[in-house]
Amino acid sequence: MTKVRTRFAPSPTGHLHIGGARTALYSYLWAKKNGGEFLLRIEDTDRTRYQPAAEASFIDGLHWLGIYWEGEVIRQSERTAVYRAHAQQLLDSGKAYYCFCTMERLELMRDIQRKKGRAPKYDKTCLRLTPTEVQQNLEQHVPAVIRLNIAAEGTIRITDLVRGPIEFKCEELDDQVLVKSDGFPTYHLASVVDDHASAITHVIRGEEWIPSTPKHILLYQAFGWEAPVFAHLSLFINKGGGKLSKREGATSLLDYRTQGYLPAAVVNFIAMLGWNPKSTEEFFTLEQLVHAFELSQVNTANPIFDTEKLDWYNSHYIRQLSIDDLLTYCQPYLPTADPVYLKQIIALEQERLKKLSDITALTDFFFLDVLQYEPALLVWKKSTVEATRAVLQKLLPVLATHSDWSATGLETALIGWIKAQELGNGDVLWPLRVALSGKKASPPPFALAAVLGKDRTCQRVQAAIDLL
RNA sequence: GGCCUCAUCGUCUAAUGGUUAGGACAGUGGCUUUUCAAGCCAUUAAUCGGAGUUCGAUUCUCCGUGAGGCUACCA
Repeated sequence: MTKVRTRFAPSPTGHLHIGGARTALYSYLWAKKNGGEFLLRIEDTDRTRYQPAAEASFIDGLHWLGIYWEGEVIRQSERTAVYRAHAQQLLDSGKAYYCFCTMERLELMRDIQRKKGRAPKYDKTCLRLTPTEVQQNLEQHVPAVIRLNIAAEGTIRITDLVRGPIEFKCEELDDQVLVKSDGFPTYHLASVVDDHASAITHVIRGEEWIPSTPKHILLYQAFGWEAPVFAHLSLFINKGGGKLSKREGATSLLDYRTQGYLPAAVVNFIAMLGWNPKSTEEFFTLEQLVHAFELSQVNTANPIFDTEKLDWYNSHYIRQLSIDDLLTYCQPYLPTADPVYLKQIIALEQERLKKLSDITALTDFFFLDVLQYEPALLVWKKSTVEATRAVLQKLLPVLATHSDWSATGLETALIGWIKAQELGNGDVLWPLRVALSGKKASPPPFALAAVLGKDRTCQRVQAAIDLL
């Protein structure tokens, strides 16, 4: 049994797309599940769309998810000689040929074909050139590409690991360009040569590659190589339909980090988008996914990328964090302050966070000297301004003289006091909470008071009385 | 236009030639409760349409319809 080897092969034209991240994840999982290896290859053969920063962000994003690869990153731009030599091999064996047709001619040809209701396809004009003519063109530096010579008969059958058998008629296949006029290979040549060179056994990629797979099979045949197994993954789509675009939210993996999602949540979420375990288990670590993952259980339909469930996963994983880890994750969203104080604060909000970034708005009142809120907010349900003011005025000396300033100590004391005063909990605790937080939703006031300390608690209650 | 792929609750999905079509998220209601959150309980909600095969189809076949992809010297 040969060792399973997979690869993720993004093109450095922008950020790491969330769909690409899932492709990388599934490739990684499949390799690891089978005790194999996972590689990273940068497909930088298109000079016009190349973005220098892309590779670093791919690496950053993959590592963030916990995905690591075997060996060095492979860069196709560093291997042009290899592709060139392989193209020459095909040229020599007559399986590829030079084409000198201009873009204008090709476009005209395709227009006519389309108007006739046929698939646009190169008409092999340059295949009829004599060796002498080809030589002359090359010597005169006429712009040339190298095309794969595809015979018009026969059928290519592939058995996709996700979709099952797919057939293509050779007559519908275009003579694919293998080497561009700038000397760089196209994706088709480079990926086949590299996948073979890297002994890739399973090509796991997006379904946009299904139509070119028969051309890749033909290339393997032309070289006399055994083709790998293919598995084509569905594509994420928007809520309103259509290819996942920025209009519907973030498409870049790293945007989710910026927004305050934990990698564990993102991994779990995207893993379940298009794949499901046999069990009804919802939570999987990367390690657990490695064991549970099965390509045969991958779905073929295009899932709508809806992040509602991501929020649920994220809040779940946030609640699992230790306070120390939570602080590390939340620090970018918090002002600089004493770590001990920050830990007290984030502990109060841990179960309320959907995203780490929520911590900023939820805890702002801990870092303000004066709170801004509507005085009417202090008044509980059917209570009145007067009654609320009276309650807070009575409460203030109680707080000022209370000694056990722990949350539980405060709770015991205050609940007892409320009973003794024959008041409702809401009559006291609601205005107290608003006085301390300035918000209509917050952790219990006992906890707020405990973190704020006696002085600030009393100051804020006094400020509330003054507001009323 | 041509070729390819796909189609179960709002979303992610499970299941089977015979089921009350299951779970999760979201929603709704309740419990708890000073609020929010969490937790617990309950609940709404789906097999795209039409033929065919069959005793029986959501499942198999065909035709529609819809969606997505490809149709570059981009990947």
